[in-house]
Amino acid sequence: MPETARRADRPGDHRPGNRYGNRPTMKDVAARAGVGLKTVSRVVNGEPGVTPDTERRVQEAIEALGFRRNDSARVLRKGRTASIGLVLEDLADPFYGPLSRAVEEVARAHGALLINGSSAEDPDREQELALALCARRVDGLVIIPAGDDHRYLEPEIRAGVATVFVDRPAGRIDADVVLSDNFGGARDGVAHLIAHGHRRIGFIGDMPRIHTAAERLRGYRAAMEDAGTAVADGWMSLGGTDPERVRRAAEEMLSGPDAVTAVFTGNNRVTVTVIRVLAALSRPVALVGFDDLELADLLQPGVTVVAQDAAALGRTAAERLFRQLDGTLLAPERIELPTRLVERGSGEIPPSG
Amino acid sequence: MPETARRADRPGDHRPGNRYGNRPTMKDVAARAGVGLKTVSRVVNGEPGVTPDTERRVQEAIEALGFRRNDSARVLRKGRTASIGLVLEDLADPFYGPLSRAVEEVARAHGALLINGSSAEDPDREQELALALCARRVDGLVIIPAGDDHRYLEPEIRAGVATVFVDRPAGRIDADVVLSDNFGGARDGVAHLIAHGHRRIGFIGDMPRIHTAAERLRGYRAAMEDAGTAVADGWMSLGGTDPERVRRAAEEMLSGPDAVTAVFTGNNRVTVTVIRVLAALSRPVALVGFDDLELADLLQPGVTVVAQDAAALGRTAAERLFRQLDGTLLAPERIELPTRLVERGSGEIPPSG
DNA sequence: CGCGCCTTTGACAACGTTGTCCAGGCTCTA
DNA sequence: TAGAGCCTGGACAACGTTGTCAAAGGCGCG
Repeated sequence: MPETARRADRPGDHRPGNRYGNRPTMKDVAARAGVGLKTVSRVVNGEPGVTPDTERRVQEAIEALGFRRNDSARVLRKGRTASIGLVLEDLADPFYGPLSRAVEEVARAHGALLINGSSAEDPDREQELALALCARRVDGLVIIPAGDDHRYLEPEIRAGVATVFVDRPAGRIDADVVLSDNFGGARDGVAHLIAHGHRRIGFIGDMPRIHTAAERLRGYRAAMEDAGTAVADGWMSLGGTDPERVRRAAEEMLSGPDAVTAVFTGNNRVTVTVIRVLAALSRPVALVGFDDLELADLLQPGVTVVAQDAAALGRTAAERLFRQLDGTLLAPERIELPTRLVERGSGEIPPSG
Repeated sequence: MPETARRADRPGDHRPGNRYGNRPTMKDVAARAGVGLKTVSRVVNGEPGVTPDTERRVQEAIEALGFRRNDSARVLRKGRTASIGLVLEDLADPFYGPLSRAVEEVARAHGALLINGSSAEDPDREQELALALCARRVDGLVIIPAGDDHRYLEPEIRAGVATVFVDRPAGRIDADVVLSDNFGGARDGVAHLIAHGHRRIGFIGDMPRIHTAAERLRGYRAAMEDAGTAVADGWMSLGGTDPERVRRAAEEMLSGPDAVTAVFTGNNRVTVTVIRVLAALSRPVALVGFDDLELADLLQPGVTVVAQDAAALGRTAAERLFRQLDGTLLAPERIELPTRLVERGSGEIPPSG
C-alpha cells in the first residue's frame, strides 16, 4: 500500500504529518488520480481549465481518500485566513451572547469564521488573547476592552489587522469604536425617575475604571445636577458587581433618614441583585436599570430599563471591520448607538416616605 | 532601507506577504540581530541553548520590528493547531452561553483557543461549519448536533480529529456523547405535577426530530402512563418554539371542557412564552419548565423548573475531548448528567376547575 | 600543548498549498 | 499542410516555521 506508507520510512525525518493520522494531501490525490498536483488544486478550488473527465477522476480520488484541504497551508500561501477574532468579557453573560452572534452572522456573510475568547475583565488576559489571535493571523479583531491601554496592538494594526472596539473605547490608540450612548441613556433614565417626583436617587454601578460604568455615572450626576439636586456620598456605590457587595450597598442606601426613594442600576448584573433586595422590602422603591433583562416585563412590577441593542453593537462593529478589510476604509470613527427607555412599572413608582 | 524593501522587487513573484503589510518574519529578525534563523526560533520558543547575550540581541530585534510568530506556518510544521471548534445551535441562546464559556475555560487550561459557530438548527449548516473547522485543522470538535446523520465526520475522526457531541447524541456514528438526563428530568417534572394532584397536563415542546425534545416528550408520556392517565391529543404541541405558535397551542389546550390544569414546557424558549400566556389568564395554572431561567425565582409565582447544568455539560465534554487528545482514550462513551428539580411555586399550584 | 567533549549556532529540508510559467496537443485558418 | 493560437496539465518555487544534523568554538584534562 504505497499511499499509507508514503511517510512511513524516510529516515532522519520526523514526520509531523503523523499527528493527523496520515491525512491525505493533494499530492496523494494527484497520485491516485494520475494527474499533477496543480490540477488537484484547480479542482478543489473550482478554478477553470480542467476537462470534465479529469475533474471527475480527481473528485473520485478525493472521495476515496477522504481528502480535505489543509487551510493552514492555504493561509500561509494566500495571506488571508478568512477568520476574525472576538475578545469579549464573558461569553456566559446574556449581554454578550446576542452581540457575539451578530458578529458571527456578519462574519459568515463574508465567508469568515469567528474565534472568540473571554477576557474575564482582566487586561492581561485581554492582551494575551488578542495577541494570540494576531499570531493566528486573524484578518481582523473585534475587541470589548478590559484594559485601558491598547498600544500593544499598534504593530498589529500597522501590519494590517483590522480592528474595531465595541462597547468601550480603545485606550491610547486611535481606532474605530462602536458604543452605546451610555451617558445619555443613564441621564435619561435618571431624569425619568426625577420626572416621577424622585429626588433622593441612588446609583449602583460597576467600577469607574470601566468606561461604560464611568459614563453612566456621569449621566447620573448630570441628571441630578440638571434637577438641581445635590448627591449624597452614601447614594453611590461604585464597587463592582459582586452580588454580596451590591446587596449591602443597596440595603445601606435604602435605610436611615436619608434613604433613597429610587435606585438607578448601572448594568444587568447589578439590576438583578437589586431586584432581589427590593423584593424583600415592604415599601415600594422605584428602579430603573441599564441593560434590558429577559422576563423583565413579567416581574411585579415590570422592570423599567434603559435598553441597549447588543446585536446592533456587534453588527455595526463587524460591518465596520469588514469595510476596513475591503479597503473602503475611512479614518477611525466613534459611532454611538442610541439607547431606549422601556417603561414597565418599576421606574414609574412615585416616591414613598 | 533594505528591510522593508525585502519583498519589494523580485520580478515574477506575486508576494502574498504584502497582504500582511510586509509583516516581519523570523528571517528579518535574524538579519537584524545578526544571527541565524534557527536561533531566532529558539528564542521565540524558549528553547535552551542560547547565550543570554544572543538572546538579548534577538529580543531587541523582535521588539524593534514588532515581530509576531506566524502560527499558521507553525501549525503547518507541527501538526497541531492548539484550537478546538465548537458547533452550537445559537450563541445568543442563554443556555449556550455558559456551555460555551465552560468549553472555553477547559480549552484555555490546555492552551487552546476556541473557534465557534452557530448552526441555527440547520443540519446543512452544521455540516458546513464542522467541515470548515476540520479544514482549519482544529485538534478537536465539540458539536451540539442539529442533524441526525454524522457519517460525514468519519474521515475526519479517522484522521485524528477528537470529537465529542453534547446535549444531543451523534447520528449513525459511534462517538462520545455528553447529555442531560432529558427523559428522567421530564418524567420527574411531570410526576411532580401529578403528585400535586394534576391529571390533565399539557406538554409543549420542540419538534421531536430534535433528540432532546423527543426524550422529554418520552419522559412526559412515561410519567403520565405511570400515573395511569391517558393523554389527549390536544394536550401535546410539538411544533417548535416559534412564540406565536406556542402561544396558540397554549391557549388552545387551556380552553374548552377538556382544558389542562397544568403545563410542562420542553425548553426555556417555550417556557418564557407560556409564562406570558399564563400571566394573562385569570385562573391559576401550574407550570413546570425544562431549563432554568434567570429571574425565575422573582416571578409571581416563582417558576418551578427542571434545571440542567449547561456549564457542566460543556466542561465534561471538553475534558473528555482533551482526554481523547492526550491519548488516554477509551471507547466512545455516553455520559448522562442528572437534572435537578427546583421548586419555586408554579409547579406546586393545585389543580383548579 | 593537543585531544576530545560539550555547548552554541546555523544551513537545510520539509510541512501542504497556490501562483507563475512553460510544454505539449489540439483546432482553426490561410 | 503548415503555422498561429488556444486549452489543458504539470514542474517548480515560495509562503514562515521547526526538526535534524553538522560545524565551530570553548574548555578541561592528560
